[in-house]
Amino acid sequence: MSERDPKPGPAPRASDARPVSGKPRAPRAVDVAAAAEVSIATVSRVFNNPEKVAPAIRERVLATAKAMGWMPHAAGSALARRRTSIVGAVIPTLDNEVFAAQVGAMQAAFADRGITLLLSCFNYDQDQAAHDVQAMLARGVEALAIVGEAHRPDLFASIQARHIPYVVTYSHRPDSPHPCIGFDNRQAFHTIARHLLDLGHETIGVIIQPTAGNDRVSARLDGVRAALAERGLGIRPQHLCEGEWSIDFGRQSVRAMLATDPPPTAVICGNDYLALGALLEARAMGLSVPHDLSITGFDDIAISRQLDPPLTTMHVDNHEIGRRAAAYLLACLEGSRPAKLPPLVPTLIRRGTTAVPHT
Amino acid sequence: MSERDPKPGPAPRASDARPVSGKPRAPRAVDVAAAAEVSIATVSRVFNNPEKVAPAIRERVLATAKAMGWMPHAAGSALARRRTSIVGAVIPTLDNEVFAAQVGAMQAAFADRGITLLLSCFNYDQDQAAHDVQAMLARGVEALAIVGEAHRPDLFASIQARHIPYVVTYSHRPDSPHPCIGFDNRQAFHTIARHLLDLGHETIGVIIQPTAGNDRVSARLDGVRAALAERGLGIRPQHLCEGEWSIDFGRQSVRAMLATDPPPTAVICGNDYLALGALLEARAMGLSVPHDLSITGFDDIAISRQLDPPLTTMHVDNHEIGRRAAAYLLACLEGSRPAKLPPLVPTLIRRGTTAVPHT
DNA sequence: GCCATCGATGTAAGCGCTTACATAGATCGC
DNA sequence: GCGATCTATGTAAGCGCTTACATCGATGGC
Repeated sequence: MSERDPKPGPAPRASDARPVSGKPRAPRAVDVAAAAEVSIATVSRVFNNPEKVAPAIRERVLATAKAMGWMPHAAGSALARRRTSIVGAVIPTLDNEVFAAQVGAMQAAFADRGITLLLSCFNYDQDQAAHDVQAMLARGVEALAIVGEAHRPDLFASIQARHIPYVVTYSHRPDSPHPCIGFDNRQAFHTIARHLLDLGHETIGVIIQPTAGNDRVSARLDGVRAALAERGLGIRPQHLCEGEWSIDFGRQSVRAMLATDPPPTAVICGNDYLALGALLEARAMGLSVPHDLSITGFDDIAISRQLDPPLTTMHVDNHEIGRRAAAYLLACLEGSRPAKLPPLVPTLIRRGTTAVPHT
Repeated sequence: MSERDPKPGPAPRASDARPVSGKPRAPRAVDVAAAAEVSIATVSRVFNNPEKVAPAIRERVLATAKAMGWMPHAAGSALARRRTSIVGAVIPTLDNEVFAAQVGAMQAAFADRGITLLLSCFNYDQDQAAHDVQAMLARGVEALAIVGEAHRPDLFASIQARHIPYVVTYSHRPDSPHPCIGFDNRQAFHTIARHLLDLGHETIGVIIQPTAGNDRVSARLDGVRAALAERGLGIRPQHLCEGEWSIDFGRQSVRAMLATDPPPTAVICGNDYLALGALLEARAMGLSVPHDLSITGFDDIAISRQLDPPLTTMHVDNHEIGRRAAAYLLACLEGSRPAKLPPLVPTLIRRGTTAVPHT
């Protein structure tokens, strides 16, 4: 302690300019302030309220900061400012193009405003989702976008306890207690089923993702059942396959279904991946689509329009969902309480995989 | 100020238990400490070094915290601990299944260790990438994974200045100055080209993503050229189409190429999306693949094996790249300086789109 | 029975930043 | 020419947390 160090501070600091010892610490605001011969407050102002500091000084500070490679450290400023500028996105998985698109769009929209996106994938596991949300809250996210509303009640409770804005995506029940950006899954599948019914189909199969703990999927199935019921029809048990959304599951399901008697003349699939599988397998089995079998998908992923025949499906603008979710949350953060957004309306794209039944 | 408040603190606090005024503030460690009748240090220990506090007290604190809905606030602890437990992933876009898979795998691997993933998509724009990295550094990321090494030099310089571990993915030049997790793009495309040459093709077209500012793509093109050169062949200018990786670009490129004289007997595509387009368009034009035209892809995305005929391509395990990148960074963070990882080796999957040339 | 030892808990000093408030020149009206 | 006013800058008090160090009983050896 023979140095001319006034304070007995225990930790050696970079600002001590001691050539000894290990890794150089990152420069701090006070280092920049010292180098630019201003106070630390001025440094801070240069970065947060530049108009409040004289141009000459401003330039000097900026130059010094740049030279030293300094920029405000987010943790410190988050603490002082009580704003983290972080928002979280909670989705099932990035392996589905649909959610990847939503996240991509949100990320872009937030980046414009200097907000960083924290991502979590819960893999269709409600406990995981609840846990991830906790972790995000601990990180101080200022807003949250969550796919679906079939989550543990404590998930929403803990968000609400923090009084931060949030939005549920991909769902849009008219009477949902949550702010939603999405579409009415039930209605959408009602529309698809009607399309098939109107073509004259009466024996309709369904290949769909697991409904357990997934409000969107349950709603889709409900929509189909409702449309059929209106015509006095139903789904035969052997014509309902529920399982992971994968091309392979679509394939094996359609194969199983076509082995029943009578086989369905049309198959409604819970998403395009399943429909792809159904289409490919039907063709592999020597069937002509749509002549022998009509097939519908949902989502309109990139590949769907490219197939031969191109897939009849419903188009959902996933980037738009991401953009709207971001816009909504941004508006909340800026203090306005935006009006409840209208639902998106997926549009039926009649392409080549549906036709009047042959039999 | 007639209250029995000892300090003249200006900001009203939740701990003042004043029923008046607006939003309730989130509880802090000191509130929990007070409620559990321990010191704030004990609260902190319960959450960070639980073995250091007596079981009875530990339970009491835990219960109190839970009741109050408290958990350590990340910004505060990041500051005190000088660890943010955040790592960043910098990728071109989530719209490509390949990068989405990598990010998904990294996210899962990090989540296990309590580390949060910050995501940024630079859309193949080097300036954007450099900017994003800056922002991440300001956020205090402790490590960084970046797709590709064709970035502005200051991007790497600023990472290195911070002395944080980083890794470049999807590249693996033997003499790269960066730690890489990926494969040798040049070698991989050399292999593909050889496959076609060995089948007897001599007029080979290439449909590829933009090479500018993309080291991976440039390497791929180099690999093809090298393999052709070994047989005294080259790529004719009219047989080289460079553009955005999209199914549509694949389609229009193959159409253009087949209009040349002589047309290529085989087309090497820079990725599976392009190959998909090429395949679909060739078929739409009435060609038989692979009889009239051989086509190769790269990446082996989910749909590729499902097509009819299934696509000959090279399989890359993108989840594995994510896992390895995460493992490498994790190891660095734990202090070990792991040995340079060996490259992944993409494997050629000969499926149905390549055969001996017909002509 | 007394002192050294040890384990559990508390005290307080920051972590790097923002910002309300204080201060000190400069400007201006009369 | 002097006080009022204003503007540019500085001072210092936190933001919520962790942790080195201090403290204080309890334990145990002799």
